[in-house]
Amino acid sequence: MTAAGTQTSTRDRLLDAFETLLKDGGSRAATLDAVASAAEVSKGGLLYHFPSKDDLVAGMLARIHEMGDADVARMRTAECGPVDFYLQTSVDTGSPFDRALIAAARIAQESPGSPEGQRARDTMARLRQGWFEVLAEHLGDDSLARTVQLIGDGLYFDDITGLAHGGSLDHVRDTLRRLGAL
Amino acid sequence: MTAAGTQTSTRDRLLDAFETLLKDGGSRAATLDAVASAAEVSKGGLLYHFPSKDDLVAGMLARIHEMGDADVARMRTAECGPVDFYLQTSVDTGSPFDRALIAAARIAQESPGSPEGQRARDTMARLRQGWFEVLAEHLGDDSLARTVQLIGDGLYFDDITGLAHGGSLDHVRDTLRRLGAL
DNA sequence: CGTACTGTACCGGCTGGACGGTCTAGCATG
DNA sequence: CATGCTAGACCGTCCAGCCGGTACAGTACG
Repeated sequence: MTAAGTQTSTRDRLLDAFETLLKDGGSRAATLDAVASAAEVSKGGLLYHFPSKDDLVAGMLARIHEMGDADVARMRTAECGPVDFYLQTSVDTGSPFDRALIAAARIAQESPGSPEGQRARDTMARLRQGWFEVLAEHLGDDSLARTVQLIGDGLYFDDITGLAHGGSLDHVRDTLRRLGAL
Repeated sequence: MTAAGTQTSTRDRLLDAFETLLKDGGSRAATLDAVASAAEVSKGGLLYHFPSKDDLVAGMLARIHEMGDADVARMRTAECGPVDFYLQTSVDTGSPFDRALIAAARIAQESPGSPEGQRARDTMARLRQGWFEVLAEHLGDDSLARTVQLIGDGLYFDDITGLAHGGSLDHVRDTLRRLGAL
């Protein structure tokens, strides 16, 4: 039962390794051997904790849900306001949450028609819904909230596909400032 | 040499099938066997036209370059203006160009560290540059152009990952209309 | 205190299937 | 008969998942 207390457990190390491989090398690089090796665990050890690759994905998504709830809470009370917080965290800051999100996005696109891909997409949709609610509530305008969210998605997309966009965030801030003047 | 004249050639059918499989089933589903089968060609026939999978990718990217140049030209002279044209074509309209673009995005993310992934990313970067130039020229404002482009990327991302966004485009138009009033 | 048993965590060789790529044999048309 | 194109069996590699181990901690019992 491991009592849900021991941290940096083998289980978490495996999930970390899985996410990192997914992010840096794509889904093709995230083989069971590679994950086990990166987590300094044998393949048998990995399969003890996660009986199949699907279970590994499920474990990752479950962890994302937890982190997602915490992120929405932080967004709500962010000093710079929800919008800027949202945009800031839409570019890869190197945080575990970003890593997990990029990993989930890879899975979602890897198997568009499979159940595991569907679960990844459901997870992302749920997160987006949470962010949208905070955005809409704060801006008091659904159209604007949706647009801000799309900009965040764009920033994410550029990051994920590795398209450099240095300074894009400043451009967006500039534009939004003008919008806010209305 | 095929004289660059014969249309709906086996070659094009193979590329079409490759793109469709990439779009609908992800890169894992786009195996040589599956591509050949979908194009109603034998594996040997496929490998006659494209000696390796890399060549298949290269062929797809080359076709995208051609279509991209044509798209930029159409964008420049679009009746509804470059911005709306750009946003309209940022959601999957089901056109061959969109299909090809989604396919390229899949490749770009599949192998972040491989040469073929790099080429796909280069192709996308070049296309984005072309669109940006028209946008910036028309809007006369780099920040706004960059923001519009990010919105387009966001629309694309949502499409690619299969996150429904019914009416998002209208929200964006609404927001941009207000921005344009400045 | 020692022995036997149980459950948890982990190890790594193995297999069967899938996939990229090769090879050779055909077939149509000029 | 040659050339452009197609066919599909075949091969080597890679990978997910399986399975027979090892180590060790607890604990039950005499």
